[in-house]
Amino acid sequence: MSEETKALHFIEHIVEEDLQNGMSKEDLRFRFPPEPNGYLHIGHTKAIGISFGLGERYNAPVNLRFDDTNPAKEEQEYVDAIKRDISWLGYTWANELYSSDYFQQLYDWAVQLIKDEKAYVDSQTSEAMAAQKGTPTQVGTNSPYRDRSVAENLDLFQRMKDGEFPNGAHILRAKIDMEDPNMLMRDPIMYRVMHAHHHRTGNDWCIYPMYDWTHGESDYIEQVSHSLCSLEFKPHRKLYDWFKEQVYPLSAEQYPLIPKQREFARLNLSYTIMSKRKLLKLVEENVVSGWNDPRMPTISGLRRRGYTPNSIRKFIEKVGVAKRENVIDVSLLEFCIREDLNKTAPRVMAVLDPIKVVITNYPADKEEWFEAENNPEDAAAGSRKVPFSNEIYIEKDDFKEEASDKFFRLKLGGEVRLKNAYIIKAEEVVKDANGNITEIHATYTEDTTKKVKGTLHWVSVKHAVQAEVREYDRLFIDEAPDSHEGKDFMEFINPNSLKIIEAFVEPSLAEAKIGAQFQFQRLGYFNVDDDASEGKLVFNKTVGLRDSWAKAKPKANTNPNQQKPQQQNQRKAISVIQQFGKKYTNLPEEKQAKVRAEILELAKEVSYEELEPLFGTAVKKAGTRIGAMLTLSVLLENGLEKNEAINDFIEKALEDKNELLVAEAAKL
RNA sequence: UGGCCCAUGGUGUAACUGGCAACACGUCUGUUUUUGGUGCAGAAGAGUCUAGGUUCGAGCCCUAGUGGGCCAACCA
Repeated sequence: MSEETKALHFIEHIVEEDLQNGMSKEDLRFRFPPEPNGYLHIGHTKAIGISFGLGERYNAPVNLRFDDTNPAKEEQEYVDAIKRDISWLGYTWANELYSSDYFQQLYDWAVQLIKDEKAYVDSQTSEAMAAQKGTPTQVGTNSPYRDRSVAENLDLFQRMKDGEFPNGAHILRAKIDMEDPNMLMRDPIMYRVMHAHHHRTGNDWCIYPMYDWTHGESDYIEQVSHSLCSLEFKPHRKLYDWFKEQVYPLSAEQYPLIPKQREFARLNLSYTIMSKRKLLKLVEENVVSGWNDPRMPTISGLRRRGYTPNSIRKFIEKVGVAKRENVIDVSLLEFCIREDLNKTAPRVMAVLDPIKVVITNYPADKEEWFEAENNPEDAAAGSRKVPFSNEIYIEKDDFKEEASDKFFRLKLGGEVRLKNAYIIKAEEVVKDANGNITEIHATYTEDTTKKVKGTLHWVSVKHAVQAEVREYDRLFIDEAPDSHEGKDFMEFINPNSLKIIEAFVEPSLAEAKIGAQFQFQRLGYFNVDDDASEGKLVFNKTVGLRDSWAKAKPKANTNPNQQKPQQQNQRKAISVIQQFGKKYTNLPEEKQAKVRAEILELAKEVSYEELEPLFGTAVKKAGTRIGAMLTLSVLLENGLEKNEAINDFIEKALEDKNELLVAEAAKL
């Protein structure tokens, strides 16, 4: 019952504070403001979760407002997709609104600003204006049109609206301060001439307001109390506040509340990209089959892949809210979906990479139907019947002619339990001319009470149903594909992100409906893809089960100089190195040299197995990577051979922005 | 040659100024199990970027430094 009182995040603290300072709870109002120029992705779910979450927490309305001020990029298709995705996540908006609804009000206010000499029409080229704007480190200069008379400005603006001018001929600018250190305050553009068809207002307008002017005033009109957005809008806050100060005296009675903008760090997920522009490129260049390709980080892609609303909301909750740049590990997302599906997905048997087993002492014409539990986590899930016969498929991986005792599966002379059925013993193998195993011959016993180490899933050959299974791998081979200067994210596309398999599944699946979710026992969670049709089953692999055997395996091979871990009370060299590394880049030069020497000394006690995990250190932690690099140099000196992981690590380091890291890497 | 924001285990987030820096993921043990899954029990892993300062006492406040991010679209 007692939901452990979750700590408030900083935005909730701000709201609490405002409430304590006299703001009425009834005045709380939030909004989610997508631009309908693409599909929503997992990054958006954080913003959605924050604003709608606040709405749920305080029982306050949350508007869905489409920020549709650029007709060149926006489409109805995206509006529909966005609404579908938010609803699917389980959120309900108070009002469906559009910035374009406020075009007239915005225009009226703009006219007033001109009259108050707070806005003017500029008639220069965009190049000229860009030049006058200065740079972040250099102030700007005034436009020659800055002091046009009110009458002239009014006339020009009216004619802009009337469509007398071509695109780009004039713009309306706020008159603020060309020397402000914040570039957004250097007479920002409020309106541009754009002869374009708008998805809602049609051809009514040929001037369109810019983001800063529109967004803040839309918040104001809607009387949004807290306008929450991502960090890159922090510099916009000054402008956001300036515009409101100008407009407030004009409408204080109608709109008494002044919204407050606050910013949080956006969500980044390892091995993927979050830019709508870049996702669009994947779609347009057919790298994926569409916005809802199961490999896409879009909400619709995740949905098709088999992610549930529950799992995504849980994920967002776990990720937290702060102002620090972050990269969330995909393993957290995977944890959330496994946790959800573990409780709900019916268990079934499917063999993805089959090898045939003939049970020689089981009559060829006999078949039995065994009772199989649907979900051990859910007693109410009931059971179903599974057919057994003398020929079954098992996974190729589940058989070895010879293997150590650690291999719990089937080996020659060994016994294994068939899930829901008998225990079998492998007697011999049949091989083809090339020595490949084509068949395993086994015998069974009816005594199922026996203790055997392993249990395998299987499918009766005679009863098996064929199905297409689509197995996915990450779309990019790099942890942060769009963060490499001078390298396009497209270079990091994983060519093997989709694997299509012809699998055999148990007959109970023959009628499975689109969207239905299952656990293929011992393999993972799968759902029926939209492409499935009468007589053609298609499954997506949502996520695999945790697999400690797969993890244990590689270790068995790379065990040459397995050092006994030192005394418990003595800290491991690798962890000391990690600690040094963390601070390395911030140390004064001489101290750095000292630490470097210590690391090199400590490195002698480090084994490669200990070091390798550090290769995955976050890109931004240059110091830790330097520590790892130094350690690596010692290992290499002592005869360690370079492998793929090592080369990758070095190569990545060479491209880094940190000169120290590059220098150390260059020595290898 | 500017302004703004940020800095806590591998990752992400907590921590009312004061008892050994908490939680989740990940990692590792053990255990249960007709899923090498789940569950259960447990462990390792940071002393909070650096240097000063304020204070009886500082991740928390101040100053400076270092490192990272953002800002020069008629995009949002």
